[in-house]
Amino acid sequence: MFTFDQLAGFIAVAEELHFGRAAERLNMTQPPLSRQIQKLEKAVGAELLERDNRKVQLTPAGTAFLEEARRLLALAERAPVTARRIASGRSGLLRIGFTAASGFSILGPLLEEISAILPDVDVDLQELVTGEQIQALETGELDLGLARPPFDKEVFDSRLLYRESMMVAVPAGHPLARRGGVVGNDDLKDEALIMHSPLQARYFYDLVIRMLPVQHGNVVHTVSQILTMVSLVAAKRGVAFVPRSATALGIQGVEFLPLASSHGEPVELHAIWSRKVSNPALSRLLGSLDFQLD
Amino acid sequence: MFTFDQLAGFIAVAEELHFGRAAERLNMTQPPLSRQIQKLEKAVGAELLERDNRKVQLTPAGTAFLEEARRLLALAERAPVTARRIASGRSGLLRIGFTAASGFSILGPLLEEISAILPDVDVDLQELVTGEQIQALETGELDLGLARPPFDKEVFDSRLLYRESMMVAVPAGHPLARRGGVVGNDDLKDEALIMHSPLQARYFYDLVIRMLPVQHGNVVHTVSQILTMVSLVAAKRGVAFVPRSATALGIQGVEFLPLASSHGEPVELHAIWSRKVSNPALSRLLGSLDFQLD
DNA sequence: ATCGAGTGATACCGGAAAGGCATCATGTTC
DNA sequence: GAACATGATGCCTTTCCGGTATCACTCGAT
Repeated sequence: MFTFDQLAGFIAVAEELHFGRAAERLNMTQPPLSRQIQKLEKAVGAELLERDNRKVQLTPAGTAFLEEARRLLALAERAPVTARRIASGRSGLLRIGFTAASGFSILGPLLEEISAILPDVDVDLQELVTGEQIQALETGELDLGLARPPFDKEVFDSRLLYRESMMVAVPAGHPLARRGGVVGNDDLKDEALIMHSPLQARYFYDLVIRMLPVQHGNVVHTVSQILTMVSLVAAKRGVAFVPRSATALGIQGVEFLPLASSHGEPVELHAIWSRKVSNPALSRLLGSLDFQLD
Repeated sequence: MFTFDQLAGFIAVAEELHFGRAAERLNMTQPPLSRQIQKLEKAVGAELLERDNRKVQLTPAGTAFLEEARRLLALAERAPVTARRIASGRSGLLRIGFTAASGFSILGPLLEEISAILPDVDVDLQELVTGEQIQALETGELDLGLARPPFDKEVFDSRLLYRESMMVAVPAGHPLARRGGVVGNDDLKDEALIMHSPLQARYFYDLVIRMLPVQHGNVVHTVSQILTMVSLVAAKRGVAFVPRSATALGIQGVEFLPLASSHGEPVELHAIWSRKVSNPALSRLLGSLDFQLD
């Protein structure tokens, strides 16, 4: 196999058609250049230059090989550059998971900020519930998750993106909506409830249980996705507790009512990533991302 | 700059994810392979592999660089093959010049034979008069010419492709055509003649002058191309002398009449090439071409 | 015809680099 | 905790590479 130096030497001679000048251009003397070319020709198995003790000429094979040599060198020079870009995080791929609800609030501004900070980074998006995101982060299928607690603080690092309040979603024209104002605990004790799944949507389930005494007899559906929940409310199957960001869904036939303000803003959304970060683009993002979104 | 060995080493390690096995595959021991990779990483300016004393893993930069490395090696392996193909004449480019008249006779079969003998050789074609071909052959712009004498036998080698007779082209419905039979010298002494240029088409000019006494007063046009000549005949400007192969032109409104057979077949077409052949494809063609065409 | 200039090839030498062997450092497993 | 596995390092030998000096050949001028 030939070497890159031999290729560079050949290109120089092919362009100068003169060993001496080519050697000068390469900052070397003429004799080793002659040997380089000889070795290259031996390695290639064809005469590339016709030397005539008076002038140098490219053979047809040499003409063709010159092109290939140029492509080889160009590729060899470009390859490390792209590798470094990826290593530095200026280029590469970022795989981000997000929950349906976060898709309507923070995802848009986040993506905008990413493309401003890392314009050459491709972003893969997947809508996944929190549990699936945790799993994907563990196996390395995701780089960053937009999800809710709980998760293992040993394995994952995180940053709180924002908090929001819970609201009650009721069908349009529902008596509570007509009455207006804040919804209290008593207002719901006779309502049909659409509840979160304690397995798939553990976070919301615990949150709601903690906030008010749920009459288990009132639960008519158990679902894991906010979107499903709101759809069922629109179908007048009952009322449901959803984060404020769900109001952005814009589904017809649903109204959102505030809960008593004593509950504060209990719904958290976190950016979560594995502590053993291997993706340089993620490191760079975390370093320069302004998390004061909202 | 890195070396091809380093690239091959990196590819082997990236595929095996194990220095020992990779070294074995490369018929070397593990320590120099480790150093190869270190040097490669230094040359690239980025960590390509993550070594963990227990397992080896590709970094994102490494993943990207692996692709480039594969492309580089593939290109490096293919380049000499194509160079050798061209050097041996099995591939390459053949630039052939031809006269308009030969384009209608021998060019087709010739190209067919070339593509049978040298299927991977590209053929460039240029229609040129003999003089232009000679010039292009001298400067190396053409590899092979299909042309007529005279040319310098010192500089050019040649082979006679075929001889053909001269014919007289007359407008359709011309008295000579109606009469039929052979055209003799006397038949033309009152006809308007379209003659060959003594400069551009010296060969035909000399030929016609030698064959019969031309009344210079009868010459109404002097042209250098057979096609122009036949077009002028179709326009009833006069009669002209053309090689038999011009009958293949298929131009409406022209009839071709034989000359007295005593003149034989005086029109020669030669394949001409420079004696200092530098194009391997041409050497190969000349070696195996069957010139018994027509 | 001869001599000198120009050009690529060859001979030889010294230093740098590469590969092999032995060994180390570290992490895993039983 | 002892044995094993794996990649890194130290050291030695050989190979390779580039530089200087010189040769071989051609062409042009005198």
